[in-house]
Amino acid sequence: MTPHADELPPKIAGGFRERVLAVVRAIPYGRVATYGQVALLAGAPRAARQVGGVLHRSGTEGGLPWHRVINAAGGISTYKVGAGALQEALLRAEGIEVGPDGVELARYLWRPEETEEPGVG
DNA sequence: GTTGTGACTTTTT
DNA sequence: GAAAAAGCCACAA
Repeated sequence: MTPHADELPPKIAGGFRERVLAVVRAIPYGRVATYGQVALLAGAPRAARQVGGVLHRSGTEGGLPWHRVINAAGGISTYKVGAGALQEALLRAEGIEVGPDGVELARYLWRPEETEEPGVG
């Protein structure tokens, strides 16, 4: 019985993990999203940490664009788990500029309600 | 059922 | 402006 389960969109079933995976997969090419944003879209605006945990457990496989997820500062937090170099390379492979301070959110941050193209500004 | 932890975020000093 | 601490949620043991 989940009398509170209907609060979330039925389009995405399962637990918090599946919603996170669904949101991450919704990130368009050449765009990045923060953990907080993914968590927010997943229905848990305070579960940003868990977003990383879900992706970590999910692994670097599965066709999941996990590399498009970064922290609120636009930096890569995966260096702690040894995936920083990989993520940085994947981001550059999508045309995203990765500077010494990370990625420029003002330019590459994904807007779920807009279809704006990156690099246009 | 309880305890501990983390690929974070925000607030305070 | 930079650094430190607390808060927060979900999952694993």
